[in-house]
Amino acid sequence: MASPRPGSNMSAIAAALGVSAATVSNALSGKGRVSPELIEKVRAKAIELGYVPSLTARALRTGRTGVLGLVLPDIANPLFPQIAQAIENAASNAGYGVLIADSRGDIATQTEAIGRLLERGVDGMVIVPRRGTRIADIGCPVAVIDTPSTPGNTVSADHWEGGAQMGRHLAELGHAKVLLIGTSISSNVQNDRIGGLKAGLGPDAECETMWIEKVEAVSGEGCPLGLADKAAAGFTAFAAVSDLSALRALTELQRAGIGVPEMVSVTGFDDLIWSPVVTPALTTVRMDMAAIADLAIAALMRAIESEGEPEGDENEVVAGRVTSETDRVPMQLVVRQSTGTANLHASSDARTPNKPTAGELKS
Amino acid sequence: MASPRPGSNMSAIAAALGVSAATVSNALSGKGRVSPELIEKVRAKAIELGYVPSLTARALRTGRTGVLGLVLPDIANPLFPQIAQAIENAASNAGYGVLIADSRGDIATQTEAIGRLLERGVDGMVIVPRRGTRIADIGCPVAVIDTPSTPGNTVSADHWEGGAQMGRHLAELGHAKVLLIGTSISSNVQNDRIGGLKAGLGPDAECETMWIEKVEAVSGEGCPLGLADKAAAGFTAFAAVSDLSALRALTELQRAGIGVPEMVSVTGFDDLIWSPVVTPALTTVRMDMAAIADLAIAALMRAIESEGEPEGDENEVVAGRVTSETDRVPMQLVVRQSTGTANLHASSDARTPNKPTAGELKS
DNA sequence: CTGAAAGCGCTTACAG
DNA sequence: CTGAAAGCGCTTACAG
Repeated sequence: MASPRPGSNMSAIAAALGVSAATVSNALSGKGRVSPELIEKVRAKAIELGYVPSLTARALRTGRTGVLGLVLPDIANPLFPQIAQAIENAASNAGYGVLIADSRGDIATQTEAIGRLLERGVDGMVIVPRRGTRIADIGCPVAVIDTPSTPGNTVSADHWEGGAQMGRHLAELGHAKVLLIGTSISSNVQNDRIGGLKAGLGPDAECETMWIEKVEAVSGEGCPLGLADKAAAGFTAFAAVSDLSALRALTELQRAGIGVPEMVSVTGFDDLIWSPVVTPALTTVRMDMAAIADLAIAALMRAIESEGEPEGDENEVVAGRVTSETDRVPMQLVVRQSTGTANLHASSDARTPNKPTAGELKS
Repeated sequence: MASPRPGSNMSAIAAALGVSAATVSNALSGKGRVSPELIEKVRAKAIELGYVPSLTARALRTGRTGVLGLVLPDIANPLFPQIAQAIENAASNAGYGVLIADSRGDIATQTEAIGRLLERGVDGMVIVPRRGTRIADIGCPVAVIDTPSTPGNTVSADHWEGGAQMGRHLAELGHAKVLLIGTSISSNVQNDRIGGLKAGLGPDAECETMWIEKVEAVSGEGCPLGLADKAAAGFTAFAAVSDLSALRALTELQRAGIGVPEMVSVTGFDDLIWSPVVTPALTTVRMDMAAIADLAIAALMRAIESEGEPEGDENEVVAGRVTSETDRVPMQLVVRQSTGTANLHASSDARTPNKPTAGELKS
């Protein structure tokens, strides 16, 4: 049912009170000029009758649905829960509902998903684009959450600065030979993080970037990254641009008998759910998703507001697109147990001490 | 805007063709009896004008919004992405949109969230209840996804049987002293999994259940579970009812120098994103979320269909609640490298061989 | 096979 | 301060 159970509508209230529906509407919305006493009577009767406004009817009349679309590049991304929760919360505080659309990592599906959202008449949408894809003007207000270096971005964490914080942290611990680990060479977010890491580590640090393949979810052994060799080659820190890669590195190193953090340090990004849970807990950098979501929703609200207005000279919104400079939300370094000073390691040689012999391994 | 950009509506098509809006509606919906030629002409004109139906207007008229609500107990749950993706996909195949609602683990918030969804006029909702909470009749069709032993459940994985599969797998490997690890003693899902595990392990196996606290996301050291001591006490397998706990166990054991799987085996549940990625990859049990989602949506569709009908004697739907027996979807055991035979371990004593000395540990 | 009319529940100018 | 009227875009009996 478009209007919820308690079958009461404005006409019912109007009839019960012997006034017109228009007056009920004005009284309830507070917009029209209705006498205080009448407003009170209307309110009371509305409650008595269990009145629930029909958002559908309001939408038809006003042209606003009160619904926002949330387009995610790949719902299976472990970061998604944080984003969805933050957006849902911010939207709901602003009185909006959130319709989800999953683009399954596919560009065609993303376009389809956006189309479905448009058909449903969303007032605006929040899009986390597939790495690097640019969102065309789609005729409705859009807020893009990616990274400041993505053209058309609206708001995002300052990934570069987050990387720089992490780089500085590692540099302070004495790490001078660091392996940077990424999964997608075309990702703006990852490149920004890596750029920041290098900058934070400083010009004297020796950095190597390793782009790794995503593990297929088959039951076969995930291909080892050869990190033990890297440790043997003198790398004392492994800085991944995602907690998932960091976890992969951490367990591979541990498995090889390389102690973290006393032999090498491991760091990630995003403070995903398992980061505080593993042993040693992962040092990482956290985004302020709540702040990002609030800014994204606020930008959308502004764009929606000014939609009806004539093409103003305030070129804040062009063709429904928020074009003001990207809002950069600071990231926060979270230091846990997976990082330590490089000293211990630097003095010893890098053989893998406790590595199980081949015979001990099962497969 | 409630109706998307291409400002065309049925009246525009009707006017352009010199027919009535009713005929356009009938032609487009295929319901009314309109001549094939006219149908073709209407279709062509609709495309030419870029006609997009107003779902809002249709909703107001028909009383159906074409939107379903998805209520999650806690959007931050790592299982959420799988669920949301599957539900979104199934709903969208059925022509429905999905509005999300997060109850943040809080019962009051859950009620609020359901209320907001109701106000928005959802045609039905999929609810994954907070552990054990029973969903009251809320006056709209509801599909509950929890576990078969939850009263009022609609469809879910057969958690008990999944546990039994895992139990049998461990038993076959020779494990006879197993530590079961759960996080919520009041969770029906976890209790079913544990019940299945015990049954699968058989009456001769020695089982102990450990209920652990969730780790606070602070930067302090997550409290160790003392699993090394358990290993020393002769436990050869650690079966967690969630991959998150399994990961916690795996890293704690590895950190303590206890080799997995050659010393002890570790298993989880749900095949969460990191399970194939860690070393050793985690043996786990996977739900068929797509099948669960399809069944949930199908149940909802049936309930929505029969909503208008008189109180039939087909007591499949009572007060909008699907009361037919729970659909149990089988779970699938995924064997990876974290499980091995208990033999190696059983022959040695259980001292932790490679444990770093206190001095080597940083904190 | 096709059309005229009513109405879903609301809001918004416009009169009184 | 309050009311009568129109209309958002569609669908659904009911006539022709």
